[in-house]
Amino acid sequence: MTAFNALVDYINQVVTLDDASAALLKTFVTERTYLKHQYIVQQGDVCKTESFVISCCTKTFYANENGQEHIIYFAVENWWSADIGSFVSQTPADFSVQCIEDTKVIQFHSHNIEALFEAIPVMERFFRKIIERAYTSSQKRLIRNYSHTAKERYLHFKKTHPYLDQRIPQYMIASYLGVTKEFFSKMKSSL
Amino acid sequence: MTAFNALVDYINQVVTLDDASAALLKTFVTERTYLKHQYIVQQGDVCKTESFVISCCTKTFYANENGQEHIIYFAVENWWSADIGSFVSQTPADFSVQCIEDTKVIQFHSHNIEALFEAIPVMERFFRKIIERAYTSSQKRLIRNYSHTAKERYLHFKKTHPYLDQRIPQYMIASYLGVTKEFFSKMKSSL
DNA sequence: CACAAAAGTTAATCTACATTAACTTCATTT
DNA sequence: AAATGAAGTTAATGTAGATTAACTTTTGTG
Repeated sequence: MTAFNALVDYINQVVTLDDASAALLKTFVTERTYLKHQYIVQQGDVCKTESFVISCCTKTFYANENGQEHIIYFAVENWWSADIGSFVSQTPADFSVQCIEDTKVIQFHSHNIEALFEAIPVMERFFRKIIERAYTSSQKRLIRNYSHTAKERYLHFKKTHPYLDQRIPQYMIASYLGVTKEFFSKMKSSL
Repeated sequence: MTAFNALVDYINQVVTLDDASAALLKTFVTERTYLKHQYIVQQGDVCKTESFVISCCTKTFYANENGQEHIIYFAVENWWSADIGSFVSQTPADFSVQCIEDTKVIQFHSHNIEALFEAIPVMERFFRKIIERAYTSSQKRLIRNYSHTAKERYLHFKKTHPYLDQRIPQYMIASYLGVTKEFFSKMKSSL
């Protein structure tokens, strides 16, 4: 299956996209491969693309004044990589998005996204629904951070991302959970 | 100004709604006043409405197994009160929304929201943009929780919600910040 | 293969915040 | 005005997780 077909399949899980629209959609997006460690978005730059991840994975993180990274989320197959706030308002990004492995994506572009919505209104509905889901999971994550210990958050992470737990370095999981790698190591050995 | 006009004004800050569409919109929404302490949504119920707050304010919170409340956000004039995840998927709500004061709202209803989007496509764009903003602020909040102390978070809260700091009980602010009322009291006296 | 760098571990010490509990102040109702 | 409860304060003690630093293991590279 081509990367583009994977995107169309995913879109069809959310809305109904007919073949003609799919063909038209193809003229609005581009395919690209990033290497491990490359940035899709850098904190401070304006985010020009929304990237749909075809293979492998990215991390979205915030670096504070001391250079410490706080990972907000990982994007694997069929997830999105972008700083949405920056993309929609074309203001400097609060977050960076970096590839953890070589990563293939399909990209939507800020310069023609409004034209895409005019040409294929169902794509606007698709993005509305995608963001609704993202917002919902962001709120649930807020709650988990409030009311669960690091150990509980880790068990939840393992359950929802079993493959990632094996695939990425521990210090990134620690960052995602909001603890230091030292504490994470200790906590993990107590399981 | 009527409540409905306040809503239309707000919508026009985000998209362009012509008079005919505004008149049509009126047939899709309803106006309602809730008393202090009443619930707009209760955790566990399916959320049937999205409420645009005309006056006063609501809190959206999660109650954990021990009955402790964690406030996710306050909605004041021109904000939204709902459990979006529950509303869009019509599944039981993770959160409750309760009025802190007598509160007037205009409500959109799950039973005709898709019909509204068909009738007035610009309303679908409006909701997309609203959710994009909400998602963005939810992510920023996540970051603040990660990388700022309770004191820093309180100072940020005071700056962004100066009126609320006076208007609502301290224990709710403590809950919003994610600390106990005892610690909040101590921290505040050290300012 | 050798070496350097990155990732992970262990342990001592420190701190932001929670818990418990007793007390005070303020608001609401009779 | 007395009484009840809700909101806020203070202080003692406890704990999850941070910090620092020394060390080990793994991974990547010339």
